[in-house]
Amino acid sequence: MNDSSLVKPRTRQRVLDAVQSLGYIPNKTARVFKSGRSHILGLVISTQHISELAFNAGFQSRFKALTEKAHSEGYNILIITSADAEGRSYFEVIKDQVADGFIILSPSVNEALTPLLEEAGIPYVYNMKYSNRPEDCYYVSSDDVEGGYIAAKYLLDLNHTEIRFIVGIVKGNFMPFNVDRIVGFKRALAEYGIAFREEMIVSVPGQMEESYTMFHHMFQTRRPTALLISNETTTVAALNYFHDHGIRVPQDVSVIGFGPSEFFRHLRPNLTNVSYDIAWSSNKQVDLLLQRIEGQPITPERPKKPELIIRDSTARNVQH
Amino acid sequence: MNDSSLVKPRTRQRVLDAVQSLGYIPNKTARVFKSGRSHILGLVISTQHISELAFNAGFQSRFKALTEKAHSEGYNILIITSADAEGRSYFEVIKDQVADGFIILSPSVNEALTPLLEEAGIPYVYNMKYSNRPEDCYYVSSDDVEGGYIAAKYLLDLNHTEIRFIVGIVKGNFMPFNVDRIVGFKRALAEYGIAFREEMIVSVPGQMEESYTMFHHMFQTRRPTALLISNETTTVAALNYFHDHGIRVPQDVSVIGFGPSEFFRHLRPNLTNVSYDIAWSSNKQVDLLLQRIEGQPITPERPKKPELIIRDSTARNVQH
DNA sequence: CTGTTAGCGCCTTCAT
DNA sequence: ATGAAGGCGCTAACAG
Repeated sequence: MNDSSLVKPRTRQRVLDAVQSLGYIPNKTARVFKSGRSHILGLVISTQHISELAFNAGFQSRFKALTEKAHSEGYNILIITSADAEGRSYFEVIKDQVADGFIILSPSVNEALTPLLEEAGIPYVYNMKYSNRPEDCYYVSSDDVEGGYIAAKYLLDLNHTEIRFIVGIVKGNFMPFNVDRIVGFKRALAEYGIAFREEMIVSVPGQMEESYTMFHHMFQTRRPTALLISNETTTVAALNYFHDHGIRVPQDVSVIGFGPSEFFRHLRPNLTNVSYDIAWSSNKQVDLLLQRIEGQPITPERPKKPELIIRDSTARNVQH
Repeated sequence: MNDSSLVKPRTRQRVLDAVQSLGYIPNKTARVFKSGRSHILGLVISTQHISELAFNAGFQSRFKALTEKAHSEGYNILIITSADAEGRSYFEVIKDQVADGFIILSPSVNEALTPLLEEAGIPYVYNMKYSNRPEDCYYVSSDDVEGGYIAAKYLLDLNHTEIRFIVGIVKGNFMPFNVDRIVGFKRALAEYGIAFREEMIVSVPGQMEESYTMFHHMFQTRRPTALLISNETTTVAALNYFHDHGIRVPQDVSVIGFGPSEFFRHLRPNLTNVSYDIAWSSNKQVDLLLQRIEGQPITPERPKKPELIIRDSTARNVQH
């Protein structure tokens, strides 16, 4: 049945006929047990990923790319969401899964997860740099410093100085990629001789309602002329707020989003955005994970540079 | 280790201590093999589901609801996409998965799938009625006749007669739920004494670009005064087309969407829509599947009635 | 209450 | 080229 070359064709046929007539289906579970390979890749995501799926275009693209890549390598994706609330740590959840390795996207993993996985010999890849130790190369991330930099630089070139950088927070903390984007943002400011002020960074939970309310407050008081928004849902909330209150984009305020270009192209107005090659990094991530699963030596890869896609939501600042 | 009541506490503690000091992790694969239960539910979706994830709010909600329900029952979701193109049928793919049962959402399953699954004793649930035999109760669907009816009735009450019903097609065929919605649509027309014309039904592949182009053609020629749109991506395409061409909603055209109310609430304008209780049907679907897995008797359930959520995209027809 | 054993279904190895 | 046997790690059944 497994196409062994040690079997005579007519014997094989006899076996295949028997399979047919008996309706025999090999027991996949036993095969997995025996071979030690499930051909399943666990995708570890937060409950937030799921509950804010609707406008979370970054996660959507990642999910699509990972699924397609896994499929092309003969693997399937198993969705794993920890409910931290239940008191089980991600490690507890992960070690109970039948998967050959894990892709960990959750921003809320505990520091302690890495050593536990290492000790247990469970292959994994992160998509964020949770550690600064150079030997931890088990992640594929993006060049977020550059992303923050090019976005800010473009706004500064357009003569904007009252810029706000809206970043999502999880449990009161910036995500690592937002920390990097802020570094790039500050670097651009410095190059243009603009002093950084704390109020330029505005943090908000990524949900639609909270974001909408936040913009309401922001535009009641001192109006910025330009916005960088690190989160797609928050970007939609901003556009909706502007629509509802007659604030014109880009005439009254310029907006730059971060995330998949495709998504922003289907918003109105067409949004200028910083675009990361999520398909590329997802492919790399799966490659890296498969290398670990097969015990091959790891070939770390430099992140690709993000790209600024200029569309209709940004204009030269003519105020004052 | 498995909390057997036959073990003395201090013996248990000795075992647990040994587990701790040895770093022993039970082999999940062997457990699955031995117990015959993987606690995995396979979610069978089409490649189209994945590639059009971005604005496919119905699939998103279903995915969310299924994942959460499965999780609450101690199961995880395994994503299964067949690539029909590769020449493997869904059955070939399904029988090779380690899952206790399958939730089949794909609209493109082959007629022959059901008997194959039955014969192989593989538990499954559909979310569409693929057959009209009353004994096939292995599906949970929605009352789509009613959905089409209430939407059309509302437009007729608003004095619209030039209505177009836009339905997605897969491989040139209407999906079963669209067939039902059209039945409801026609019923409403008949009640109001309006003759049904073939041109009232417009079919289009569900992608953004195709839909946009279709609306372009439609509004170049004879403009309808009201639109029913069965597909979320197509709805977004319509709104974008109207935005780009200065067609006002609802002043120039009324629009009703089908799908999750939340999603339509975040569009601009706020969309009137027919809302199905996807969380409810997803829960029922998992319940039904778990009943089948555990060999319990099946308790079929009537679908819940959809609801018309009236918002800002529909207005009385004052033309002529 | 504790320790031992058989067997789940497959695949690989070895003997014929 | 074919047939027979052992063992993967776990758990349920049984013996002590």
